[in-house]
Amino acid sequence: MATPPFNTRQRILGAAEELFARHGFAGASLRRVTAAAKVNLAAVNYHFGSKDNLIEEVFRRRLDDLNARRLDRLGSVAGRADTTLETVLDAFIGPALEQSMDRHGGSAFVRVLARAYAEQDDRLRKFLSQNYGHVLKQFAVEFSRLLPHLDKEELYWRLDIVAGALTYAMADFGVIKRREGENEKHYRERAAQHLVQFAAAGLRAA
Amino acid sequence: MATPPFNTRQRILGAAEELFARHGFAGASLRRVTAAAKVNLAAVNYHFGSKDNLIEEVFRRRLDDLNARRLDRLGSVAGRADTTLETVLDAFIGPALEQSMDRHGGSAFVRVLARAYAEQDDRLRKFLSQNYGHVLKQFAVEFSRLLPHLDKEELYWRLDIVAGALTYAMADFGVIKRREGENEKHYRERAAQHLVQFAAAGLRAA
DNA sequence: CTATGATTCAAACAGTCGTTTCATACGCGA
DNA sequence: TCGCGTATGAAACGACTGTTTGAATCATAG
Repeated sequence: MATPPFNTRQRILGAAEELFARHGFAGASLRRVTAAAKVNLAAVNYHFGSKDNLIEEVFRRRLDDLNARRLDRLGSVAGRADTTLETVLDAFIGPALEQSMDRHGGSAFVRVLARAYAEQDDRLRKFLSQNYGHVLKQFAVEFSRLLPHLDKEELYWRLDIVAGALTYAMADFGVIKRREGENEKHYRERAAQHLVQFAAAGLRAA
Repeated sequence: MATPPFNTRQRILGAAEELFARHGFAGASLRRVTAAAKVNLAAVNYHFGSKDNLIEEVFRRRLDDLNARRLDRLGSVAGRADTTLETVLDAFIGPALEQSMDRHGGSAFVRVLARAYAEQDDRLRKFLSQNYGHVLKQFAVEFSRLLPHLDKEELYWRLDIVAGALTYAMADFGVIKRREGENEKHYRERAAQHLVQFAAAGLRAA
């Protein structure tokens, strides 16, 4: 159990995350994942049991921490009189932004998340909904408080759109490319700022 | 060359569209596609040459028509004094909406489009950009005219977000589900209406 | 040291992948 | 009816898939 940051487990998870982002879950084979991680092919089934479990673990590793920090920041603003829409949106987007910029290439994970969105696979959907669905519900409660003019259905429509927009934008699939020489950090911060601004206006629309 | 609507070619394209939407490009094998289309396995390579070409053809079949109608509607409002943001957005979203509701299951195609967005594959990206990039450019010109307070970079940021939001929302990946007994047509129309409203407000944000 | 459990390794499993081959059946003008 | 290009069919190609096996190696406790 030595050298925790360069564990066989962690090396596999890191390589899987990167390759799942680039080629999708079906498109990234365990042979390519283990080769990238410089571990033996059998290590995946030894440590995770199956490819499906590996996929779930890729999500769990990031989402446990990510959603904990989201709820933490939400908790510190929820119900307060001076809380704005932008504050709540930032509580959701900010942690994702920070994670995407940490040392060990969390930037691939937001792209994996976008893949998950596109995935129609029932198993994966159920896993994500069962484990992290309560986070979205908590945010919905606060949004509902700040947007009393929207009925429940209308609110859910807009939150759905917001979720899609930020998933897509954070995963930088679009045409916007970082300018040469521009700091990756600055780029992502600006992306988040644009997102919050846009989403807040959309949510407020009459 | 008999029975054009139930051609072997068309049957393959229809089955491929449906299965690509559900399982992704790598996840849907030619054997499952040809089985669903009730044609021989070799028919794909006979009619399309390769799986990659089949994928491109799935896009071409829908996008040629879709983008032509988008540009047509854009042409009838571009440059006019009474044109609003909502009008232009509708020129983009409307045709996609109509196509998704036509008889022969065009509804799967919007989900395939969302898959393509998530795909990092260079070949597919280049194909889409080379063949349909000019459509987005034309719309950007008109948006630029209606949003003079935004500089070029700001505008592109927002259009990027809009593209993401509408792609995901139209593909109904989210949590919003059609109510039982509710007409699919009404559902999609309402989705488009919410989208236009949301996107317009986001684009207008100071 | 030896013993023991955890981990890594090369190799093989059966199954599926995209693609190719070649024989057969079809539609149709001569 | 013949012949010819178009299309479909069953079968096989080698490569690759996720998973399993059993032996080799490692770290550590006694």
